[in-house]
Amino acid sequence: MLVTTSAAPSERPERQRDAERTRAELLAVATRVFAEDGYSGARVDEIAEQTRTTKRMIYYYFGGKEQLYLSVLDHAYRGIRQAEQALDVGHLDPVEAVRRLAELTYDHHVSHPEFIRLVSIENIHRGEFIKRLDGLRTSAAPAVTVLDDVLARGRAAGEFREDVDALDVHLVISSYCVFQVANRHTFGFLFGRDLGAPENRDHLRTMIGDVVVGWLTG
Amino acid sequence: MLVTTSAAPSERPERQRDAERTRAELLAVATRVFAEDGYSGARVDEIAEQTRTTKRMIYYYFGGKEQLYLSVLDHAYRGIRQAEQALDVGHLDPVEAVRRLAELTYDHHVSHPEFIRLVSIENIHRGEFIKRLDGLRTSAAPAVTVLDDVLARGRAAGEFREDVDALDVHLVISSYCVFQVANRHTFGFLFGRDLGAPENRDHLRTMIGDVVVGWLTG
DNA sequence: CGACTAATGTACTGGACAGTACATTAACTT
DNA sequence: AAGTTAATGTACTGTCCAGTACATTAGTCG
Repeated sequence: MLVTTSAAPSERPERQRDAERTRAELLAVATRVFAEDGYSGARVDEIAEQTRTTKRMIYYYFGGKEQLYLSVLDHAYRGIRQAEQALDVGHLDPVEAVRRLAELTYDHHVSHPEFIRLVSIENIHRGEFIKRLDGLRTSAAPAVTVLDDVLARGRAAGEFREDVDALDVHLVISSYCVFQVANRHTFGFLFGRDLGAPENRDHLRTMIGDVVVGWLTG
Repeated sequence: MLVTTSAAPSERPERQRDAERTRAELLAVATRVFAEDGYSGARVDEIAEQTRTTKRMIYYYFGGKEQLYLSVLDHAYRGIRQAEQALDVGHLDPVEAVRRLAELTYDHHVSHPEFIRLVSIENIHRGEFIKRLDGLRTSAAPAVTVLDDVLARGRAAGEFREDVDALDVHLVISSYCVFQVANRHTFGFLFGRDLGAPENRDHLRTMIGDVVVGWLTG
């Protein structure tokens, strides 16, 4: 018997050692744990425990807790950028396009709470880590580019007010959608409305569309 | 000589020991440090260092780090509630009243970043601490009560849409204003617009007014 | 096969940090 | 003035935790 473990031999023979997989697994688990507990709250030992490897590997592949967190941040933001590039509202008329963008952003945020938590955590730390990720700064967020196009069309058609730019709209939409996830707990406790409850989704999604359209066409 | 220290005798003789002052000082410093570093990041020793007393007193007056943090949260929220009660827009017509409320909220948030940081921190912890402060839940936020009145007037005058309640409006305004402060760092880094810069204040303040009025009257 | 290196595991260390034991002093009471 | 208690200070402890020294094994290449 050459194969000792797996019953179903894969194309490449089952490896007991796989640098890429170990690295990727550490990154995935670290993302979860950092999002869960924050930077100070996260424990290197806890991250290691949830993988099939040991703490030693964090230092081998990343260098330390801090560099691991930096990798997590970088990876998370790149993932979001990629998702944003899939946004396509070119076929809709401007008013419907901004409504759709707002609603898609809402859905996207609601389904990626882990990312929002990382953003919050990073802001608690005054962005001291993200500022070191030069790679993220260079490329503007795709979401803003898309908005820019829609706004230009809307203004040209005389449907939108003129004193609002893409970043303004992005700010309003982001604020709303991030808040849904980031402040769910205090808001829910203080006002008795659970922003995460499925039965509130439709109302909350429609609302941001109404807000943006009402504002731009007001 | 009966008075050993002070040169200027006050009405009540200068006390070397003053429970109230010690407690208050600890609370004030703790508020700053917790807001600065988060719950896990804050150090009991650091808090004590910044007062004229010692760590020992934290345990004497509050019981421990956790109870100190609870007191900080409670105190901060009560302060905000009190500030909200000063809101008075009864003399304005509904449209101007909501605009004013939105802009006042903006100013208030921008000038209380420490509070916003505490809220963010609490949400990172999934509200596990604030949920234990029963006293906060009971009284609804004054801001919502005020909004409720203005909306009623606006709907009666046929100026506002009917499908929006006070909490909806509060959510939209809060989202925007909290985001300004809470996500300043990542937003500024990623999009190159500093939400905290004084030269952006007027634009950002006006914008939330426009958003809410446009939405409600759309 | 044997040598070499990349990858992994184990067991430990040094410092940080929340919390405490114990002593002491200031103010109040009678 | 003496006794009592509230308030405060000092010095310590036990634990947690990021990081590391050192050993070992798996895969690769000649």
